[in-house]
Amino acid sequence: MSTSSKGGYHHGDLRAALLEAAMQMLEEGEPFSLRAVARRAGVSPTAPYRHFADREALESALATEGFRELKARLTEGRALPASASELAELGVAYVHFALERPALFRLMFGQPCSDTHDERVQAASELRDLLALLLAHIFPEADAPSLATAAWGLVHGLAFLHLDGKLPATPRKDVAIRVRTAFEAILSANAPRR
Amino acid sequence: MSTSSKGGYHHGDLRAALLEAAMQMLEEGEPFSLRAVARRAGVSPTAPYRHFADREALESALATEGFRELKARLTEGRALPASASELAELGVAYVHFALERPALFRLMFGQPCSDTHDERVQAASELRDLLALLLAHIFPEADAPSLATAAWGLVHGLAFLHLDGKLPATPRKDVAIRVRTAFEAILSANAPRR
DNA sequence: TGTACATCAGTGAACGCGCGTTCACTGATGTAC
DNA sequence: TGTACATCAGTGAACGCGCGTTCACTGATGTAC
Repeated sequence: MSTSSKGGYHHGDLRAALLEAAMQMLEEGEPFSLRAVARRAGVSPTAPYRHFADREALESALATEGFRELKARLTEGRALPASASELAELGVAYVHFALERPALFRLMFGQPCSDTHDERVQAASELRDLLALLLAHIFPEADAPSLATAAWGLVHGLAFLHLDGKLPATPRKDVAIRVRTAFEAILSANAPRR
Repeated sequence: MSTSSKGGYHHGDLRAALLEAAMQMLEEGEPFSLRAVARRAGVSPTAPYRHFADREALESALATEGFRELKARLTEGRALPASASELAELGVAYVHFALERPALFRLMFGQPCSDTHDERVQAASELRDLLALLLAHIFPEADAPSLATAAWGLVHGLAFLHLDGKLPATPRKDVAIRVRTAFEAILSANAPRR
């Protein structure tokens, strides 16, 4: 225990325990509230205030963690993508992340970043930077930032449309196919001009 | 007044008045609740129950209305798009809709369609059908449904990323440019293969 | 090494809030004779 | 045309709920001498 800041406190490392409890609740689809998190962590309703200024602070910490995990998901155990189809697999991974952790994904993206320049904003823009880097690697000739925005938009939109059930229902396995197909379709849409 | 169902009731046409009040509140960024809507419509907190089974029913009616308006926005006063760049303009219109009516847009897409086959689901799938039709018109040779999914994903993702402030801040006017650029970038991304 | 003290993580009672929803009701409208 | 009645849109009081947050507190830990 107590991977983080200090050692053997009153209660171990409550900050980490709260984040973990909150993460679990998000994953289980439980409605999220400061009180509920405290309850699950086995601690009084006011204890979290020792570690988070308010509800929003906890939420931001979770979102930050989410961005880090998503970024890790897109990089760990992978070589840099070298082709459009490897890029599509990254898109699949992005959408899978959203579908596996819907509440976290909604929390990360569901509301405007508070304009205060906190670590949450930082984590989000690191994700963006990663995408730009990947795209520049595959399409060295292209306008990488624009392409990165487009690619992010594409996978992000597909993720949300799936999450919200706005596309015809599909068994989970076939989501990957749909994402790949969308990538292919859009990348070859100007074929007529060939 | 009383465009809808009946004529001169007790209170005119409360159903329509409630929807209108709710729509106004969404547009003003007010938090949305049955009670608040009733309050704004100048009616007791329980009056809405004459017209909507519960809070969710009102919400669904709003979402349905939203889908219809979005669809209208993409069709009215336009010829069918004939080129990729005209398609991009539709994308711009989609994103503008989201930015102009953020709360409505979030309400339309923010949560899973209840699996019950109601008019809300219907309205959403009509939007999807429209997109497929437009895409088939521009790219007759392509796999139109896949392309439509891809294009929807793209604009939907761009809309949400803007809405959530996940892209570098941009004056409203330049959003259109960014959307167009994204379209161009992704449609010509396979250029290296030329 | 032992005592006195400061720190500060966690407690527990309490606050005021707006919410969704129920219930029995009231009173205007429309209809049958 | 006039009366008796059914309908049903809207009322108003009340319910129980979980929430975020405050406050003065307690009691274990770490530190100075």
